Amino acid sequence: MKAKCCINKKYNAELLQVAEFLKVINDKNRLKIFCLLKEKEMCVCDIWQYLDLAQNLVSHHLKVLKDFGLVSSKKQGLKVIYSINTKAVKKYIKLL
Amino acid sequence: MKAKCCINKKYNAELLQVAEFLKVINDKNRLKIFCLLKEKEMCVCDIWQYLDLAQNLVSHHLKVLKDFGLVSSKKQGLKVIYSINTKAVKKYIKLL
DNA sequence: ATAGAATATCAATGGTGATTGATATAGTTA
DNA sequence: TAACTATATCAATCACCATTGATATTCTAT
Repeated sequence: MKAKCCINKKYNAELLQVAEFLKVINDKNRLKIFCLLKEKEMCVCDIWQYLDLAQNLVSHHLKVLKDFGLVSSKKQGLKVIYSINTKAVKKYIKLL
Repeated sequence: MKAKCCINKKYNAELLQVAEFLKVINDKNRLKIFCLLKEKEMCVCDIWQYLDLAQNLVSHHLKVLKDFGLVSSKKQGLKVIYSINTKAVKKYIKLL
């Protein structure tokens, strides 16, 4: 048999990438954050108050998402505005 | 703001379903199993030998996937043949 | 400079889930 | 029936990770 996922190294590497991607977004709170950011970019304070989550928890989730390249951030005075990195998300969805 | 994911109950339920789906398939070995089954239906013995995984581990992963409705199985003598439940998979991908 | 607000980091905890070894069950063959 | 093969279950372990509370950092305004 010629199952690409087991023989082809490139395919295997992509599979690992997809697994990592799925691990990063498999949490309901992270999905909710995505849902909010899909509507418009937001600061941490908006997100945690809207989702009724602890501030540090939201901050942590955003850090994970950002480290993985799924969201971007920019400073605006005291606030940090997060937005979805559409290109990266589409890339992983396509791989999946 | 009118973020569907937080206000709309139906949307919220779908979000939880998606999260569960992602938890079920976020493992590299499960993705590999999917990859194999995508090529053709297979018995447990084929899968674990091909992926070089323990038999009981593969059996366990398949049980989780089956419980979630992502794969189906049929008995053929001693063997149990597993195949992908394409319809269910497409449903979740669409939700995502 | 000092107080306050927004965000990030740190340490600890609790729960979940993949993996493993041993064993049980079901079906086949001699 | 007995031996063998394929699969499933069970108990235990290990690692990972979301969550929490406390605290640090960064920036603004007075």
